[in-house]
Amino acid sequence: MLREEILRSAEALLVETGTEDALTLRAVAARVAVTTPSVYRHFADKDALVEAVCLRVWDELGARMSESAAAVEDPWRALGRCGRVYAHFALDYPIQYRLLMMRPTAGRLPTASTACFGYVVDAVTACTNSGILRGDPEILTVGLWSALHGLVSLLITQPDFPWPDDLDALIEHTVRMAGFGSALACRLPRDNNANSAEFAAELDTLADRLTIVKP
Amino acid sequence: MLREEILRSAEALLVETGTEDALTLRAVAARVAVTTPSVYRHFADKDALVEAVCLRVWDELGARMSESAAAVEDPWRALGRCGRVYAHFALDYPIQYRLLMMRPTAGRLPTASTACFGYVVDAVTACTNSGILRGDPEILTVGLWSALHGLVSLLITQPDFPWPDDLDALIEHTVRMAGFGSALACRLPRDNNANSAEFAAELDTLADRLTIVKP
DNA sequence: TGTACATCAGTGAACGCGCGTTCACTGATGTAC
DNA sequence: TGTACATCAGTGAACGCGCGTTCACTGATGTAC
Repeated sequence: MLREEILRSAEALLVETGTEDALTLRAVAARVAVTTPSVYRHFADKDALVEAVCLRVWDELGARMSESAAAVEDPWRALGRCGRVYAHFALDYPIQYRLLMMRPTAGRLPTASTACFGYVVDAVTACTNSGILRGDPEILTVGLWSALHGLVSLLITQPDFPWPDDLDALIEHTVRMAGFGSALACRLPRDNNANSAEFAAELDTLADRLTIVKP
Repeated sequence: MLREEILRSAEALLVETGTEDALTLRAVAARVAVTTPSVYRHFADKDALVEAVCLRVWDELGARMSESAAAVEDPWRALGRCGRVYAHFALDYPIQYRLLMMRPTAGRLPTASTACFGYVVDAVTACTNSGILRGDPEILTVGLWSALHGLVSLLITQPDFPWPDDLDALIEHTVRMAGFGSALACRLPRDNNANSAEFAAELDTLADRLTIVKP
């Protein structure tokens, strides 16, 4: 029960201060109105506390993604929804996201994070099964994940950058870029010698003929 | 002269220890074989030191990108080279990259980092001028940047993830995904009601006709 | 050429701080007889 | 029903540590007369 309170306070501290530096045992304990050593009754040490905080965040993210993906029939659309949910989750909980994805080192949280990754791999596999994507689902997933993670982590860590006003449009653009790019890249040969003007002209005529489903 | 030595030692410390936590005034001073307060003769405080270290890294990255982009005629290929150079720079200097791009807060380094961003915007603008890309170059740049930054920052911060062996292939896939995706996304309507099976079939027939230049 | 002086990079000792962690303890709770 | 006891969450005080930073200082260097 106190354990729950400690975890909630730790998250609240992150949110209120906006930095993980504020996540100290002393601050957490003070916030629960308890002495510092009490925390050790519930967590082996500071790392254990941080790990527990992360676990909750992963769980929440995983729940949102699988829930959102399950709500749509078409695998291509479902994949797009995964991406949007992911981005919005990150922007809704920037410090937690930072804690999850940008901490210095290694060897942690294999189960929870790979579960999340697994959801996306499943969504991608559904797309390779349906024929819209081709190739190794894991590599495709890494590409998609990179695009979305890159966008939100830039937004989070570079708040002073002159971002456009409409963040949703930026997310939308990134989702479309990643989706269309994956679908096209897996269909094109890796090397050739045409020039970019020819490519542009061909893409133009092709785009006219396409009837697209929004990813 | 000592200032130079301090900066070089700071970078060496980062590289050797693999973590920015090791970048303390005491450690830097000790490495130059000088007492700690001496550092204050050359840097106002610790932040100033860190900022100076970052500046050098930005300069190096900017030099590499503009140099590499200038070496190619075709704007589309030049853009692709920018992406590859960026990714390889990050993987060559992972801790420095982390220092540049993943530090908690704000209000820093406007000139150097926006110079780098500017190089890419220029490369993208060349592509919109040539017709291979369309739309706001800054938004296009953010998308491309997101994909590459996402990939390398995942590789750097999640070393324990079961990455595929061939990292170059992963970079290649991401560059292609981002490039093709940008080119296709800017040509397709944002909303429509076709389903993904139709989309897949059309992409297939269209891909057969395409003669592509590698981005 | 020789002396007096200003400059300033580097020194050595110390400061206060917040941190994670430890230790022996207290005091309420629930169970066994 | 009443007493003795074990359990264990939470306490209070203290530890050692490394950090950024400060201060008055020293001693070599170069310049002015």
